[in-house]
Amino acid sequence: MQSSVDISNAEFEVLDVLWKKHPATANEIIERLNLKKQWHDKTVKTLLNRLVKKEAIGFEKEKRCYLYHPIVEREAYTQSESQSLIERMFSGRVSPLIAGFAKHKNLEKDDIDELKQIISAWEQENQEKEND
Amino acid sequence: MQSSVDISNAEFEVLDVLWKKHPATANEIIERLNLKKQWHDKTVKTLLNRLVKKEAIGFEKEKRCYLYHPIVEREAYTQSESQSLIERMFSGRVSPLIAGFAKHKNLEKDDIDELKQIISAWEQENQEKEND
DNA sequence: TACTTGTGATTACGCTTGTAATCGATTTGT
DNA sequence: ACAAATCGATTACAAGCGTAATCACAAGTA
Repeated sequence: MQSSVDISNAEFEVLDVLWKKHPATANEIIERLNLKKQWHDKTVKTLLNRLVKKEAIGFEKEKRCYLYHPIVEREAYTQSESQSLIERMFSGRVSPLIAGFAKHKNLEKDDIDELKQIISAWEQENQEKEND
Repeated sequence: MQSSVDISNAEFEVLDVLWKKHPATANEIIERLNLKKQWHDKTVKTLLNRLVKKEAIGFEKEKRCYLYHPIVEREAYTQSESQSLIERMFSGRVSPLIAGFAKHKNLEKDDIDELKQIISAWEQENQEKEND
């Protein structure tokens, strides 16, 4: 159920810096990306173009440069991606994933605390419905 | 850290039926896959070949047919995939993923129960000196 | 005005993927 | 023994991807 567009890994990186701060010119994006990846600016521009073509991002012309902005929302995208991974590998259940993390010692106290919080929020919301 | 091989989506489906029961001949695999996907048998054989080439699966010759078996383990693979997704989209933390699921009403009571179980197991294993 | 420079657009190219068809060897039916 | 059926191996081929280089045009500069 790929609601949004199909975005490649490299494209995702570009989108990601755009999500963090937008609108942004190609050069800003290139510069910010450069902190993590060493991509040629031509490469980044190709990726921007592809994202525009896929309508994952848009732009307005600011004189000579473009000001890019995301169209696809980060949360929608990450949600759909994680959903699809979890469906494919864990029959749609989240717990096996978490269990795997636990087993491989990739869970820290912070994670546990956050999970607890999510759980109690869920329970509260669930209870509210019943009380209603 | 892509520890194991790079396996494509289609290849994963093939591997998945093999993980469920192995060893298995190409025909068994094709037949079992056919329940979910309508792939041409030639297609499945191509995928089997690619998986062999990638050393994700192996085989022994049983007369005329091959008996395939997984080399990559399911858990190792799913672990590495989910790890990498969570790293890319959630800075390596699992809770935002779960939070997303909660927000989109994709968490059910069963999941919550399982999560609780994982949490208490984790807590037990990581016995903290300050047990309240 | 003519030239250089900076921008996005277009083109490039080898690799992987999805999706098969064909080939060559071997087994099996007659 | 010879033809037919059946395997895995090889080849095919378009689309997407990673990674750029080149093109065409507008804007600033001499």
